[in-house]
Amino acid sequence: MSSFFLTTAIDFVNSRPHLGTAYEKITADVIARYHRLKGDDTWFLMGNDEHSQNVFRRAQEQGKAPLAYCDEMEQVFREVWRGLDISFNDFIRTTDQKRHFPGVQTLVQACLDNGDVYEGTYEGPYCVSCEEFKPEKDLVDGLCPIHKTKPEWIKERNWFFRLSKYQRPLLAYYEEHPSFIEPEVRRNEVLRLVEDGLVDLSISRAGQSWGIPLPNDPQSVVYVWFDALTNYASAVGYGWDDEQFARRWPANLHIVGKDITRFHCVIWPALLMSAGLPLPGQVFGHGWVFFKGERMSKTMGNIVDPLDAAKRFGPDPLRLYLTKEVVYGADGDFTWERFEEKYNADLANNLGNLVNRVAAMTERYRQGRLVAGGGGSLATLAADSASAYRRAMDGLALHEGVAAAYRLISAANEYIAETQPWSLARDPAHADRLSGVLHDAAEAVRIAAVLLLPVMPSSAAEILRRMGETTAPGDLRFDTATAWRASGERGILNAGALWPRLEDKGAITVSETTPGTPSPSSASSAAPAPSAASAPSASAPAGTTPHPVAPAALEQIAIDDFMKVQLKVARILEASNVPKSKKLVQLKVDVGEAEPRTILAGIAESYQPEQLVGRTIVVVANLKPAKLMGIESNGMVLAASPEGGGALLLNAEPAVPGTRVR
RNA sequence: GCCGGAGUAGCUCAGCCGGUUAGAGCGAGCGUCUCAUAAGCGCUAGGUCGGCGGUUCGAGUCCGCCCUCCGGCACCA
Repeated sequence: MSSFFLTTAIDFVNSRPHLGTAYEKITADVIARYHRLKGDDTWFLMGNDEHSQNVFRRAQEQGKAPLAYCDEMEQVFREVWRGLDISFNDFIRTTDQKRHFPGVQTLVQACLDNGDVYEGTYEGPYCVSCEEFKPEKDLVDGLCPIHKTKPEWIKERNWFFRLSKYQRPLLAYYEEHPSFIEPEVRRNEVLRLVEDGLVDLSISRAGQSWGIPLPNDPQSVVYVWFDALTNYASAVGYGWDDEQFARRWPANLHIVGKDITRFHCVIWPALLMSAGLPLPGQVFGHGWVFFKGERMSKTMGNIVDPLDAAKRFGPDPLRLYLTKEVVYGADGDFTWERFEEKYNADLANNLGNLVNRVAAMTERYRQGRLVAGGGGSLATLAADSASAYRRAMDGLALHEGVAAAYRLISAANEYIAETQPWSLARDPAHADRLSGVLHDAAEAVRIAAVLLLPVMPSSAAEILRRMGETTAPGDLRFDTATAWRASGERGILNAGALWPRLEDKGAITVSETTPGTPSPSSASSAAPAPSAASAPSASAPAGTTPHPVAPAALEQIAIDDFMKVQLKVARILEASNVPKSKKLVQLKVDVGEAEPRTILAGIAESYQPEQLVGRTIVVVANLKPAKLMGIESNGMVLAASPEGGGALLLNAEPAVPGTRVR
């Protein structure tokens, strides 16, 4: 029996999971369940990333101790995962002192022992505004590229990892293991990044308490990315259970978002190399699921709560949608309209109705008992589907795997139309033929259900039950379960609609939060949800989950602090795009001074220069000048910057330019 | 600007190493059966395969240039 160890990224706990996060866990869960079905000794790890300053701040805002806050959030996350039927074997938290702390400290020590960690008495340029050391190569004319200020020459004690040393070993590794990074887009990106050269990385933060102390310098804590990456190893025993670690490590697959593939493809393997540990088999960078074509974000107010989508019929329709409709590795889109459309087509009309008609005819014509007959054309098709499915799933083409299962479902519907069991039933002479036809249809449905088991665990299990499968779903093994059964007797259960058809648009739409888009009533004419037996997880109390309350207490400043910032009314006299810049617009503004000022603003993606001339805006007048793209900017315009990008200028009532704003 | 990816029927996408009338699913229209959740099945949809040029007996399929979109980097006082 081969073993398979897969992980997902661990999540920051500063807000509850949204559909995008759920997407990652659902697809990983499909993979995990598929491997269990194949009989692999599967270990599926998930967890929470808690040693982040964001998390620390979030806890403070809510007036809670960080750890207590993380405890609460763990429950929130676990509840969502439960509601989605995520079958993780283990859940690691980075605040786990028994498992994670020793893992991290052992890894630091191993890198230290190998001479790859050195103390950063390295006199480095440190940008106070960034609160970050600036690598020499990032400096522009000796200034911080972001703040255009002269970095301070600081000797703050800091520990660095010799990432630069691993450029060649990493490139060699990618060369030897072409599938280490998938899909190819991500691989290209990472190759390019590493070829450009790697800079040593600080792995410690001094003067912080929220984190894991360095073994060699307990006054400092391990930097959060080092801390987080180590979870994959610490969870399976690294640093505290050598036997388990030897058995499970290395991971076969890290499932991560495309935004963090680089951490997993560069830093993580370099750390492992340094520590002399085997490298994971593959890092897969999945895409994002957008909502109506837009990135989900809190500021956009278009977050979809995964449990909302699982509310009416359990998690399976959502799980099917996300695996079947999104090409795995590419970005996808979720809309309620599309979700309902696919629900009706794939579940109500196709699979659900198929199960129903087979069961109903068997009950009516054969009192629910079927004896295996001759076997027909469907058997070959079932075998083809199963092997196509397997090929797709092994290559992580989840969408193709599901498509293969659906080809079998369609074939079964066609088969019934061709053979017309209802006609056969009218003539007693065709009794044997009728038995054979019903059996073959049921057998095809059974095999399709086996293929769908990883995607829709509870629904597929229910279908198997109705098709007379006597083996418990968890005990089924791919090869034997997908083999055509040409002998034996089985009882078929006719138990009503699995997925009632949705007649009204918006029937399962719930609590859409997009501003300006009133959510349609969730009332509908559709029949009630299926029985608890068919979808045990459907009973998750989705609607009752307490949402963390919005922020209240931000860090407060004194009025004096605010007065240091000189805000002034300004009128835009000229505006032009900055050559070679995607975001910058060059402005000439009247701030009530003798000469107009030149100010650069990163709003080119939101405004055409023509739209800007004549506007009255607010600028920061006493900001140190900075040079951007070779042009000096003397101030800063105020604009709202939504998380998803773009900028919205703050317009002022036309006051005299130069008027103080406060 | 540099690097990478993509642009094929209303929508989501297949089309490998170039070769008969460019495909699938969904949606839509029409027809049909009646076991079934007004579901199923069949037929239809006639799309300059982003644009221009080139290689070739022959190009979505190779080459060059251009346009658009997405992502990464730069940049976002």
